[in-house]
Amino acid sequence: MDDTKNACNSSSSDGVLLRMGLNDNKAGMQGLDKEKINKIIMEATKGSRFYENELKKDQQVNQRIEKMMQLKEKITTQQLLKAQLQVDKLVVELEQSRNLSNTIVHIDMDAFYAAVEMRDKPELKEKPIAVGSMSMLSTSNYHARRFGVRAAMPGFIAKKLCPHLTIVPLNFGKYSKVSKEVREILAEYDPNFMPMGLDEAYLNITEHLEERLNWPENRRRFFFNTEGTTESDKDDINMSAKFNEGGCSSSPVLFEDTPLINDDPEQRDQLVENSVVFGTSAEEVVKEIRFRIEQKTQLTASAGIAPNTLLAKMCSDCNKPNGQCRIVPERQAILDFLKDLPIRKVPGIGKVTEKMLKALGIVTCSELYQQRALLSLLFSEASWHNFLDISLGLGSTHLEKDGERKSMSTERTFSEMNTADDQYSLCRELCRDLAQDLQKEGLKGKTVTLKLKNVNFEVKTRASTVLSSVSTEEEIFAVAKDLLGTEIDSVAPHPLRIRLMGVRVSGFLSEEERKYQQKSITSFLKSGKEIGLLGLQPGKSNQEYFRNKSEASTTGSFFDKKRAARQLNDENPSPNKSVGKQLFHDRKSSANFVEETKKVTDLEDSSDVRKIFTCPVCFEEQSSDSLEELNSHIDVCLGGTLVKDTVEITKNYDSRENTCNFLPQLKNENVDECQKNKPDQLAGTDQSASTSENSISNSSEKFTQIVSDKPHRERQPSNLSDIARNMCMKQCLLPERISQDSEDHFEKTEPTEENGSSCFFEGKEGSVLICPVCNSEQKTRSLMSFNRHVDVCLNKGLIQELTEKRDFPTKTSNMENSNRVGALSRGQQCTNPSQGTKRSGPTTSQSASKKAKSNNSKNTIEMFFK
DNA sequence: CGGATCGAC
DNA sequence: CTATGTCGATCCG
Repeated sequence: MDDTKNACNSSSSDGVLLRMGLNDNKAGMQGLDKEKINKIIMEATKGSRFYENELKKDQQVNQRIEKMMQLKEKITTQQLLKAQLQVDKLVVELEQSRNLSNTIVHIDMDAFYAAVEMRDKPELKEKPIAVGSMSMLSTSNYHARRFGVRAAMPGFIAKKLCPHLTIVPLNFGKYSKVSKEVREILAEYDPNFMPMGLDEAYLNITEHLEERLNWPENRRRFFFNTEGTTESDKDDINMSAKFNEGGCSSSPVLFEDTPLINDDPEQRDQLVENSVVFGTSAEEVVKEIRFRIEQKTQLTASAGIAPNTLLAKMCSDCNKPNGQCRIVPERQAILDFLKDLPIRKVPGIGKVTEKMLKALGIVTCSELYQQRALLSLLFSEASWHNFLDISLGLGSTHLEKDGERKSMSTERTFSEMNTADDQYSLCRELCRDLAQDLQKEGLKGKTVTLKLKNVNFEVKTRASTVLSSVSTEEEIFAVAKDLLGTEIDSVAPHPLRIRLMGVRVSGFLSEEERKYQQKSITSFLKSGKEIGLLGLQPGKSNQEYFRNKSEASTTGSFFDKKRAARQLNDENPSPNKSVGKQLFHDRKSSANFVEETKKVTDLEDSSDVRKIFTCPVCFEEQSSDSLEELNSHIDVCLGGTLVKDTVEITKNYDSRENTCNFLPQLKNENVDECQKNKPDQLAGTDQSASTSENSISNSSEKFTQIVSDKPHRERQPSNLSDIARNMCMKQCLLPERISQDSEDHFEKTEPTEENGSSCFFEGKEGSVLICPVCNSEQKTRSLMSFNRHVDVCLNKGLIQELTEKRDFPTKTSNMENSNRVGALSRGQQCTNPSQGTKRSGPTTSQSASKKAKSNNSKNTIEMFFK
């Protein structure tokens, strides 16, 4: 396996269009061959703004590849060998954790939308059709695919490929109805099945299989849907399209509940004749499912059966359409399946990743495995772990319910829009729609993101996070319009020419937080009543309270003036000017401050009778007796010097992360968290921290040593894995405790997660702050950037003192972790989560690698894919 | 945190 | 003429 021979250079320029046309064009029938398809597409595309943008994106990918190749050139044989050891250690762990005991099924409706349309309009049968519009197609039927007409292709191009193409508009209502019918069937086999969109689902039928063993035959008997069925239907249960006459609507004939006790032999024969009995194997179950789907909906489905979701999904592709495929639960069967499988077929590996891997000479999954050591050096941990899982055929073996939603958005494409008036009103409209959707799910989020696509197809997103959650049209728009204003300003005096706008809200409170907040608010109100501060009437809701309060403070608070100004602005958005240039304070209303402040103090101690407010500007505790007092204090703060007070904030230095977070001097739990660590670290008594630091610095030292030690590269040995293993056993190289070092490599990322970044202080953005370390004025776009600046300062100056005393290492700059090539997602929820998350826990990683060290060094890995 | 990118349906 | 909409994940600065 002489790897380096594939010097597949990443020549550019190709590929832009390859993604569109392409693919298997079986001979026979009309249709176009690949070449013609690509030619037509190219002609339709060339010169368009869209195309220009595609070229640009392609160049970016090529640059990424170039960077990666440069990185690769610098890798020495020794590094590679070391990586091989570490990766193979992980491979052993992964192999040991392989779980083949589940039976996962992936069901995939064939050309779903198109199939539904064809079912409902028989005149479309035998014709090439696509579902969507002239500007975008969602899917096409198999007939159309022969012409290169595919999903995600604009209709007008499809028409050029296939002039007879019928384009049917989307009809989502219908598809969801059909989808629901299908899901009803699926639920019988796995009540916890996981739908992925309207036309796909995963099932875990492990339990069903067990129960089914005891089922009488009649419980596995199913009937053909119609009176008009013929003999041949029985023989071929996969046969489709034979039931089109017989009232599609009349629901399926499922007699499983009606016991087949019928003394009339003639009738019984009749029944038996029109029925099929399915066996008890996984294949039979899936045939049964597909049979029932077809009987019920007249639509066909394909399916994959395998021990995990990744494999099930991939093998459902094998016998499309209207077929199924199983990977039996044996390791070798899995490896056989993967051997020649192109990586592009793997969910989670898309166009870009495919291209990057191809540049490394990797096209199939077995090659992905062979290059595992190299990949671990070139890609991020998440990425190469994912690659490793893929090449071993590991995936999640149970179906997790998807967690809570993380964001909600709406976006629209339109013909060029270039006046600010239009843009603002569209923005408002989007906010209105979004607010409605949010309301339906009762969600509020703290981050609003505006998305814009200009007429050259360049996409930009601009986000802003506010202190308290937003959900109404006005609240969202208040944020979004500022973002939009900034963008309009940024191109002024030219108009902003856009073809798409979108608004997204994210940063929802988690369920726990929601409860917590609720509790703290109510307890605050209670305590507020106790001190007779609020004069609340018993029945009043929180909302009313806030509204009243903000109205009450209208008496002249700085915020309210600004808000009034803003509202004026809203009514009459000024085209290119000034909208985006409002004062930074403008984002948050005073009501927000009050609410937020309250929350913080309440978290700390809700039983405290005396309320302590923390001024969001100076972070000083204001033990005030009234909100008015607080508000006027805030006004003073805002009018006066921001900076002097800023110095009062407490510093917290986290030695492990080399980060320094500034905290307001309030007693919320975050502070407590941070301060817990502080004394130890400063006193240098935290053993674990300092030892882990040392080992990291050691390993990075070693690393540089190795780098400088061998500048040239040479042909790689034929079997890295073996050589690396030998070296390990003989200890002939890298004598300094190879295994331990490699453990460090695995572990060093672990401890960082914990107590990191929860301690950022929140406050106004966009101000000028004085760095307490270097004393220079820092004009900051965000608090984060200010924090970052202080980090740097501390690293350079202050901390050095500490370092001398305590032998603090400074930044651990380690190429192994910095320059990696960007990553892949590990697919959607479903692809691999369990395997991925579980295994890298600190304990498992540690103990497993110890195990590996003691007894596994020789019986490690036999060659895969031989 | 914010922005860009990737990938899936 | 005419190249989607919605979501989650990851990476980098």
